[in-house]
Order: sequence, then C-alpha cells, then structure tokens
Amino acid sequence: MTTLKDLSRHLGLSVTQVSRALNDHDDVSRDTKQRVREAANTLKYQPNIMARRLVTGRSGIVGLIYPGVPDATDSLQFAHFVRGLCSNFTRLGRQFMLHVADDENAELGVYDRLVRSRSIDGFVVLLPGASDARVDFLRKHQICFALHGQTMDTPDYPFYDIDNEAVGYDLTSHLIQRGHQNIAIINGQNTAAFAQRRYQGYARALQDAGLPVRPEFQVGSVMTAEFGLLETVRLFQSGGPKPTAIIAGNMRIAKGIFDATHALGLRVPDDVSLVVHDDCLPDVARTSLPVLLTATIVPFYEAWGPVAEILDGALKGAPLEDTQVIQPHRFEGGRSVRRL
Amino acid sequence: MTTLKDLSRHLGLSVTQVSRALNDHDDVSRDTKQRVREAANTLKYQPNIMARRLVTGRSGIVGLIYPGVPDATDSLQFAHFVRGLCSNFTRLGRQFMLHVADDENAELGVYDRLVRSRSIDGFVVLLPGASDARVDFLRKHQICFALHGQTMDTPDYPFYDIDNEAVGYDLTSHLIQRGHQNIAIINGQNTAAFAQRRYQGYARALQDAGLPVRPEFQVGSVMTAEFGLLETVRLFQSGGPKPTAIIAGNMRIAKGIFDATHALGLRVPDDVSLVVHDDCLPDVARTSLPVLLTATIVPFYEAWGPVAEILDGALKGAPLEDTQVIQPHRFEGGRSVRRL
DNA sequence: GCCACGATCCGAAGCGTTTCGGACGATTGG
DNA sequence: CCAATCGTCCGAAACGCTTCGGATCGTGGC
Repeated sequence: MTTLKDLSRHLGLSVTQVSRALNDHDDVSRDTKQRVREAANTLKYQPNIMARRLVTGRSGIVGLIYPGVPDATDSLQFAHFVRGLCSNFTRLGRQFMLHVADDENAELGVYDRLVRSRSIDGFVVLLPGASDARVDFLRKHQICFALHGQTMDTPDYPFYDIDNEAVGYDLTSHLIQRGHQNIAIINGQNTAAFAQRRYQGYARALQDAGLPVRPEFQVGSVMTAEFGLLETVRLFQSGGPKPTAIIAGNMRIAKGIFDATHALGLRVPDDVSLVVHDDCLPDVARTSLPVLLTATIVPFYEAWGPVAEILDGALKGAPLEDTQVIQPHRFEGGRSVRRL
Repeated sequence: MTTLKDLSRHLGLSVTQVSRALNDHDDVSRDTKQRVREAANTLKYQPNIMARRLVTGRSGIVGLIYPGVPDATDSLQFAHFVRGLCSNFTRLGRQFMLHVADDENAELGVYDRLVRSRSIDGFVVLLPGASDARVDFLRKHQICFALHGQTMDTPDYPFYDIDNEAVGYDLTSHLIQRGHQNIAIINGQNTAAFAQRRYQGYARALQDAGLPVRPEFQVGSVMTAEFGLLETVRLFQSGGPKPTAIIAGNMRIAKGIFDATHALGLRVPDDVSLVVHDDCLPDVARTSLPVLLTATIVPFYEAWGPVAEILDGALKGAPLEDTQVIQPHRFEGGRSVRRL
C-alpha cells in the first residue's frame, strides 16, 4: 500500500508535485513526470480511490436502475446490456453499478436514495417514455445522465438514439413505392418514445403520398412473438379493410406476424408483405425465418459502447452537442415485399 | 449537505460525540443519542460515505465476477441472481457491484485488479470447482468472500450450500429401496464440486446396499435439456447393461431425459424410473412434465438472501461457524418411480 | 541593473469521518 | 476523606488525496 507520501519521500519531491505529475498537470517538467511515473510503477503505487473521491466529491461510479424483475422475455437482453455497460465503463476507468427496483413504482425511490447518498455520479436511463419522470427527476437534481433513446421534447441532455422517425418513414415509403396503400404497423407500446417516433415517420410517409392514416392500422403491442401473433390475427379478423403490408417493430413481433399469417392461410409476400426494423436481438435472427425480410437494421448490442462514452464525456464536461448521438440505420432489401 | 460539524454546532456537542451517538457507541448517554438522532433527521443529515470509507479503509461494496457472456441458457438465472444479490445487499446497507470477465481466463485478472484497487470489500463466488483458483486467490490475499457451494476440501471460509452428498444418497437409496439396481445418474460437469458430492452420495448408497458402482452409469453433462436428451440416448444405445432408473441433476436434464425416453419408445415410470433434484428453476417447472417426478427440492432463488447475509456477517467479523450454512432439502414423492 | 515572466516547485489547508487517549465530575467502597 | 470506578464527554490526529496561493530561479527585454 504505497501512498503519495511514500513516493514523494522516495523521489525527494513534494507530495504536491507527485500528485500533479501523475495527473499530468502542465506545471510539471517533462522529465519529473517521467521519473514519477517510473517510481510509481516500481513501487506499485495504486491511488487510494476513497481519498480521491472524498476530496473530489465524486464517486467515480455510474449506475443504472432496472425497473422490476427481468423475466424470461427480457432476461437475455438484460444480461446483454448489463454486460455491455459493465465492460465498457470498466474500459473507461469507471465502475458500473446496477440497481434493481422492486417494481416500476419503486423506481423513482431508488433514484432518490442513490442521489441523496451521492454514491453515484451519473446514470444511464433506458427506454424513455414520451415524457419521463426519471428524466425530470435527474434534471431537477442536476445529476448527469445519458439516455438510450430520447423523450419527445427537444432533448437538452446527452443521449444515444437511432432515428426512429426515419425508420418509420423509410419502411413505410418502401412499401408505398411498391404500390401498397393499406399498411399496418405493429410496434412497441404507445407510451414509449421510440414507438411514437416511428408512428410519426409512418404517418408522414403516408401523408407525403396522399394516403389516409388509419388509426386501426396502428397497433401498440408488447414486443414479443405472442403479441405479434395475437395482434395480426385481430387485424385480419376485424370487420374493416385488410392491410396488404405490415411493418413489424422488431424481429420477435415479425416472427409472431409470420406465424399468424401462416395460421390464417396467408403467405409472405404473396398475400401480405412484411418489413421489419431489426435490432439484431440474439433470440430471433432475421435469417431464421423462411423468407428473408426487408428491413432497417441497427444492432442493439452495439449501443452500449457509445452510451458509456457519452455518459463519460458528459461527466467530464464535454459540450452538449458532442454527447448527443444519432446512429444511422442500414436498409436492406429482402424477399418479403410484393409489388402490387 | 449537512455534515457532522454542522450537527455538532447545532447541538453544542463535539463532533466526536455526534459521530459516536449516530453509530450507537456505548459511551453516549441515552438522551444525547436521542437528541442527536432527532437533529440528524430534521437537518436531513446524510453521512458522507466517501469520508467514512477513507477512514475505515473499506468501500462498503461487495462484488461478484461473472465469468464470460451469459447466453440464452443461463441468462434467466443470471438475471435472477443479479437481482437477488442486488436487492438483498441493498437491504443490508451494502452496495453490490457486478463485474463481467470477458472469458473464463480473464476472470482471475479481474479479481486481481479489483483487489489491488481495494475497491471491493468482499466477493460472492459462484459454482466452485472441486479445487478453485478463485478461492485460493482470495484466501491468499486475505479478502473476505462467501461461496455459494463448497470446494471439496474442508471449508475454512464462509459458505452457503445444500447437502449435495445427502441429495445423491437420498435419491439413490429411494430407488434402491424400490428394487432398482442399475441406476444411472446424469449430473453436472465433473469439475463442479456439487456434482462430485452428489456422485459421492450416489456411490455411498450403492455401496451401503452392496451394489456395484458402475462408472458408465455416471454421466457428467452440461445442465440443459439438450444434453440430458443426448446422454440418455447414449446410455440406452451403448452395448452395456441398461439402467432401470435415472437420477437427473436438475429439471432441465430431467426434461431431456423424459424426451429421450419418449423418443426411444420407453415410458416413465413403466419402463424406466426417473427422479430429480429440483432447483425450482423458472424455465422448467416440475409440474410441467406429464408425470410428477419424485424429487429432492431446494429452491435456488432462495439462496441469495442467505448468501448476502453470510457475506455481510463475515465482513462484520462474525465467527466462522455462524457463516457456514447448509440448507436442508425437502424430499417429495411423485409418480415417476416403479417398484420392481 | 531591474523588472516581468514563464517554468517548476512546495507548504499547508481542506475534504468529512472515525478513533485514540485522556479529561471531568459524580458515585461508590473502604 | 481518599482513591477507584463509572458514565459522559472532548481535542486532536489520522486516512490519502487535490488544490490554492505563493516561492524560487533562470531568462530575456529594456
């Protein structure tokens, strides 16, 4: 357990200079820095993080609060982002701490406790709603945070997101260009901001083409195969006009839609066209379906590196515009759209 | 941000007494303690954990290092124990920090890094091998830890475990009492201590009954339905004697065995008896199989509370015997064993 | 020769807590 | 009445780091 004092004695320097040398301040000569670094190596000096934290007032820890119990549906994603954030923050020299709220109602209470005990410097916030109580809370308390996604208002905070409006627009106009007019979209739940943005893009594409926007074609659903199946059946069994094409919010929903069309005696793409936004989730690959789906693609698992870097940057005082990142998506044609 | 000094000024006491009062030392009078506590409440005093950590030399953080990437097979369990440990340690006033090693080889390196930066007071170690490098490392560096399970040598460390030897013995002798002599056991991998202990119990039961212990009936396997199925087929297709009963290491293996017997045209229990040790994993419930299996039962998910308490106790200096807990198992008869 | 200036260094204070050693007065036992 | 004991209390040091303000010295311009 060598300390700065040990180092300073060993080098014949003051504690001040040793500290400044190790932290690369600019009023230390080049070769003293060198000497200090070497001595630190040979004496195996490790800074006492507790002391540093006391004096700087920051814990060096960033956190994420997971609302509720991860169940079978999302445990794989849970494992993925926990792992992703953990290793990326470690790479950046920070510690990542996961907290679990017993249920969604307790979530804000956990934020409050952690903020008050000032044991966490900044938060990663997942899956923001259109307006989000957690964002409001953190903003009010002036705590640094990085959003994976955006709320619906103009974001004045660091975030990492994809252009969900464009995703909705691209998929919809791809179908319109191939003659489709009755296009349904089965998406995430309406409270989620990402789903609302996709609806906006979907609606704008229809309006740009002079087509009507039918509310009964906008379905908000839990993003599982089960619900995708259920909603598709409902879509085709209702009395109203039938869609000739469906946009799926992710591959799980797409699989449900696919199974439903099968059960209804419909074929993709002959009877109904199907496009999807593919997050590249590990449980349902796009190649696992018998028909290759036309899709917009952004791998979900690639988000954690950028998210960690954004929060790290924000904590280091980077200007806002450097901490607001929109990841462009890829468009990939498949064999799942029929030209009408 | 009220500090001890603020409190002491406000109360006309010394900082020392205020500190001792809040920490419930015994040389503070009853009513000063009361007064201090009230003042702390009204002034919303929150101790600065960084300062406390600096002076005590402990971080208040306990950790767990997960080896490698949780995949589809174990992500649900991963989510469960992360959640379980997290909320239980929070309940005990500690912070729980998960770390992920990139692969199994990197695991010890992560321990080394965390121990050297002394950012973690104690560890939870899962799934110990018969002899375990992590245990050796932590012992050598005098770091506190709690094992979920035991190594094969006499444990001189805190642990929480079930009596795996007795589990193996009970299941085996139950079958022997019903006339079975050719009993196979499909268990976890041989390197794991729990699997070795179950084999020991299995062998002891056979020896007590004067029956031979056949090595070809002891199968170490990955604990999934796929491998359970595979190993069962192998067991029955080999030239040697066929078992009349099988012991499954957990419900996933049991399901695999069940499916395999089905495929081989065998029925449970008419053609082959089947017993299981049931961890009550959420993905395969014992009630989900068409035949209710005779089983020893210990819910896995109930472990995290005791594990957290044991590590907490050990860190507080509890005597060793109070931190070594063996959870008894339940035995429950089903309809899966035929009397020969 | 003097002053300003940049480069390099240092002492000391401070972060907020715990704890060691001792102080003070009241009570008790002989 | 003195000493020992007990119940309360306090001052000061310590934990290891960062940082503020100032010191020192050599250099160059005037």
